[in-house]
Amino acid sequence: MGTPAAPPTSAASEAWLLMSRLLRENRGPFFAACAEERLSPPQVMALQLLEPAIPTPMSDLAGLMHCDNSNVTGIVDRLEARGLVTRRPATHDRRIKHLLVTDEGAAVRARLVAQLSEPPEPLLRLSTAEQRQLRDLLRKALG
Amino acid sequence: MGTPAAPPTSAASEAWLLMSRLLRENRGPFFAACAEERLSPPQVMALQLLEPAIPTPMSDLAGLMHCDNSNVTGIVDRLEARGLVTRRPATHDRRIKHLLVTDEGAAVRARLVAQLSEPPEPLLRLSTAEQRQLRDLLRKALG
DNA sequence: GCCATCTGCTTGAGGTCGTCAAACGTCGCT
DNA sequence: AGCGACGTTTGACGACCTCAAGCAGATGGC
Repeated sequence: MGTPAAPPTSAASEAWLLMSRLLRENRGPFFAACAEERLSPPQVMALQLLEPAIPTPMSDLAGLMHCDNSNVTGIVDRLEARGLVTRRPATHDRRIKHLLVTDEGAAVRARLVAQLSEPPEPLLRLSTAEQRQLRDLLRKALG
Repeated sequence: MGTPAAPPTSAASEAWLLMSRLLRENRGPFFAACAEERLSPPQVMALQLLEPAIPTPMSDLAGLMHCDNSNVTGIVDRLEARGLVTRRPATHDRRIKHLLVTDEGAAVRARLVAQLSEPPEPLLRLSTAEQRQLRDLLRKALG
């Protein structure tokens, strides 16, 4: 009996671990961007998840952030206190509070997205052909 | 003048954004693993970063976790209280505290790593050839 | 209409995270 | 020995996170 068919770690597993490592080792710019805008990481995450021009219920945001409803209340409180976001009761169901990104919020968000889309050094070590290949694989996976 | 040479978003930028999204949208298993072991996310992160059999100074761990030295003190306190980790002053410099993963800690860590290396559904949608391609690109980038 | 029930959000308690400033013990050097 | 630098810890304070409880608004049966 030689090597069994199942490898010790599949290519998908190893790819997943490598991606996790790549992200973990390159969170420096993320924290730097947070500090620059004087926002906490959860606040930045929330602002990033809120599409401007798309009113989003609190509970939807909670789902996206994998956390409790009551937790978003506090995070949104602080974003609202800074004038980056507003709450507006939905017209058809006034229990629901829609979150809206203000103009200032959209400006901050745009700066954040710009900074966070800056690829880290390991990706830049790939040739442009390889970068495209990587992008296409990810597009297909997430498609 | 036609389209300028610099594209609106480079392939590397888009790949980076897609990877970030893939990780953000697939943190469910991570939180599930934390809950299963009754550990907080930072505690899991720390335990995952500590290679068993490699004594690691507190400040090294702080660097890996992108956070303050005084913060890891508390996190390690809790891990130590659970018997997953121990502190031992380095022999040549007694200011330094080396962190050691206990046998029980190594067992918990092994379970965690096994769970966290499970690739998310989007990666499994790629063919095995594409998975290998993705893995090879990431290997090369992280070289 | 009226009430029970459910849902979405908020509040409060309790614990962890995260950062800063200050303190303590240890090291290296002169 | 004494001085400055370093690794860790402590304490204070705010933010995060979860749970349980509460509140207003919506829904369905009668």
